[in-house]
Amino acid sequence: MSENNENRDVFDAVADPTRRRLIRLLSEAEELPLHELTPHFQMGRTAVSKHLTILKEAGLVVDRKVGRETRFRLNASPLQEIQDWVAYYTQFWSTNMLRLKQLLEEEEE
Amino acid sequence: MSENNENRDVFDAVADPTRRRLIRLLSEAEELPLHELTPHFQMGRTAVSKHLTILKEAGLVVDRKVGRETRFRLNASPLQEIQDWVAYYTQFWSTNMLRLKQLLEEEEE
DNA sequence: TTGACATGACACCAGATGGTGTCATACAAT
DNA sequence: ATTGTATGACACCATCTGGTGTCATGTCAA
Repeated sequence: MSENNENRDVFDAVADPTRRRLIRLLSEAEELPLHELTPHFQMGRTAVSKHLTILKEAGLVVDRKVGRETRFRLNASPLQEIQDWVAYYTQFWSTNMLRLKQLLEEEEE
Repeated sequence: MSENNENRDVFDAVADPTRRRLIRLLSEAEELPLHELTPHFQMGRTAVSKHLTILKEAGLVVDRKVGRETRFRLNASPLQEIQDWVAYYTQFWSTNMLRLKQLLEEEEE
């Protein structure tokens, strides 16, 4: 099974607020065509379509044609990369972890 | 005169691979001046400095002047926003959660 | 068949982004 | 006092980004 699309960075795909709203909208519905997504935004249809293309390139969205419309569906699994990345840094804001870290550093001395 | 530009979106600040490397480097050291960060990258000092400015605008980095150098320190807590955001979507890739979701949907019918 | 609808593919544009180089200044070292 | 270092502040530039509008094609409905 090959993901035939381009290799867009997930962090990059998610950096745009419009695209995060698209992800949210798609998470709340099984499948949505472009013309049902567009009215949620102030921009035109073309702009929304471009954002969906970027999400597709990051593997965050899959589409299938049904009649004259193209329905978009969320594929959240690429977000794991972000979760893994951010999980590493929890130690730097969790106070418990900070205390543990300090203890470890004291032991090393 | 000194306007504080804390308006920068954390998702945006983190979208750039260079800035993610900066965050990683700063997480591995207490405090680092610009001239110790720069040699880790292929770009010039000015470019690295710009990236640090963006991280500062997102609140991810704090700096303090020590002699003629400016030392940068990681402040990871704004990353909580990303963790909170991505946590919502774990239900869409966890297979257990997917199964639970299907059961709930069946009950609704 | 005709006409409205949904979409993709473009061309186009302003502003943001991510680099460069240069210069002035503050501090350190000798 | 002089020289070298670290930095910030710019000016500058190419490319990317996020929007626009238009047109052609395929599909549904009357």
